[in-house]
Amino acid sequence: MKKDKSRFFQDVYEVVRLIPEGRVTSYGAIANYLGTKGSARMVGWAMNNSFSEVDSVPAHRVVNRNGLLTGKNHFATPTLMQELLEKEGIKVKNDQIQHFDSYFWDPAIEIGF
DNA sequence: TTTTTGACGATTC
DNA sequence: AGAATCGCCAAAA
Repeated sequence: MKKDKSRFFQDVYEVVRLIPEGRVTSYGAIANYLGTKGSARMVGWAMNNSFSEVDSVPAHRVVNRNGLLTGKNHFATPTLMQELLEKEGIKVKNDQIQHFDSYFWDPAIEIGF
């Protein structure tokens, strides 16, 4: 294979793309799944680059560990993220996901293998 | 190559 | 309990 250098971003895109609808995860959870739990911020950075990716990365399903739509400001519109989440059946109140713990989708657990 | 940043997280004050 | 600060890590300038 050729491109095996910075697969970090690619890995992030892949994991985020695997997030089922109606489910959300946190940056730290993804980073943890990648093995670099300390690089939760990098996941967010990858999201920023995700807009340049050809693949549509459902970044709206990725929120911080508090279930807060911290990255909404980086979307086309700061309301787009909440709109998408609500469209998938996720209740968002004041940029805060309701029942976040119930919607939480951890790749390390759901995928695990 | 060095410095800065950055959509987080946990800890400390 | 809320706010501020430090720590991690990797990419972009």
